[in-house]
Amino acid sequence: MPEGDTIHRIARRMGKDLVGRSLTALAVQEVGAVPELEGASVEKVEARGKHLLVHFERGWSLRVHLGMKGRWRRTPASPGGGRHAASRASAYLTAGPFAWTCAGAYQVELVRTGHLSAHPRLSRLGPDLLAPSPDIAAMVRRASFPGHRDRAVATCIMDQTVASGLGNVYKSEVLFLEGIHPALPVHALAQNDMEKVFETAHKLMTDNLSRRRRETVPLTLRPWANSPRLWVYRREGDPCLRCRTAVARLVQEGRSTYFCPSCQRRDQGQRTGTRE
DNA sequence: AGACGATGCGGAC
DNA sequence: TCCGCCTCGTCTT
Repeated sequence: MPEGDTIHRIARRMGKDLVGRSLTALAVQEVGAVPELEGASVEKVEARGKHLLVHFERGWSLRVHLGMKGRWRRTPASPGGGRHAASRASAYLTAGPFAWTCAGAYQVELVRTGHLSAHPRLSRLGPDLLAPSPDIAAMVRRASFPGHRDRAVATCIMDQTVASGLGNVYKSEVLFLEGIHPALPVHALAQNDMEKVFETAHKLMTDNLSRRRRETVPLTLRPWANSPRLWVYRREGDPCLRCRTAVARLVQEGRSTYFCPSCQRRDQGQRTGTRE
């Protein structure tokens, strides 16, 4: 589940547990225990796109990217300081009554807080879709750069240097809601359509921050307990929830995109409003 | 029990 | 554009 909404949800919960408390355990894969941070207090936990940052006093920050397989787990702090759990974890930290253990992460590192702005991964991120009022104009501008405007809109909006936090589930869901065929190149869309794509992404993702399970179909449109929670994602062959046409799947740059061939037409390149 | 596919990313071609 | 990652939940045998 690690798209931006998942990471932001974790950051919020982790912050409530850890901020203002002193570390009683910290271990980072490949680094091991960190004597310099013994007893240091946790100043802030934040998410930037799909990256999680934990800032400590004394000028250090932990950066974690879960990739596809990474997980965070929250458990009661163990009396022994969790040395055993820490030994094989990607990252392990305790401050106060709860311990946070990360397994299977794609990248974990301790970075000097002052160097974060120049970090090769973080510095290239586009504006975060989960900011309270994200910079939509900047996202649209980035999507119109030479390297992006000729790409399929589906792959473009997944690019973390255009906008950060959006992943494969929202990619399909947002384009369905906006009625845009995923294979259309960015330059075939009106600027207004791109704005709506990012605005809808922001809304869907923000709404899901407070939910346990990600969903995009409103509860009022889900008559049964097992009604689909997502419009099209992973629903290949099943009826579109709006028009009953079979949901189709397209592989773009190795990733599946799900869409409704009736609701999202290729020839809707002639869309409302001005064409770029 | 085993096969399959996945939420993400980067490197190889 | 494609593949590998060696992990885990879900579905099939």
